[in-house]
Amino acid sequence: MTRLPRSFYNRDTVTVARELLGKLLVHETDSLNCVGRIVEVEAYLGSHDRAAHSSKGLTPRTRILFGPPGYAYVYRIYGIHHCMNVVTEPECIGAAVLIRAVEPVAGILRRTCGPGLLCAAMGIDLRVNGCDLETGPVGVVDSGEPAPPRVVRRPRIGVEYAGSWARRLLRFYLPGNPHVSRP
DNA sequence: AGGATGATATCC
DNA sequence: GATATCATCCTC
Repeated sequence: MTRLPRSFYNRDTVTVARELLGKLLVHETDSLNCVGRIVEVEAYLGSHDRAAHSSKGLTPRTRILFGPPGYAYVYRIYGIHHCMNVVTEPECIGAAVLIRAVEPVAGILRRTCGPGLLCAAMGIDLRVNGCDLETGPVGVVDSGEPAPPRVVRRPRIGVEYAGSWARRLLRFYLPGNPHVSRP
């Protein structure tokens, strides 16, 4: 199982988001080996995107977001959950793709239909923030399956505060997949 | 509709 | 130092 290379992430964020659908998110450590098929994602385009954390500028929290592509950006949300992102596009853009849902493939015992749930089910937390997706404990591998014949585009979830950016169709999911958080 | 629960940004 | 706000999920 070979990881997707950094060049995969160093492209237009919408393209990366769509191509992540059907690929495999992996978390591999000494004590666990989880694999989930990505079925739902959201694109956050950069510091000009008012729904993106990077729109607040460079802060300690967004340091990873503004770094080079191909790294994990993980943050704690609502004090309880974690969200897993992959950084895209060249350094300083502040773009990323949020992994919103996966379909369990191996080593997953709990529900994975939502960004907080999938992180809990796959043991993803702040410890992997900033990890290199090519060589670190978390990464993405090609499933070998063909590109999905159809992808659904919807507005992103939970970003109503972002004005016109809230209406942009930047959420993508595989139609009919039972693990999608909000079909 | 509302609570859990803590980091973060943004004020004083 | 205080406070408002979360890229959520669960229960009522």
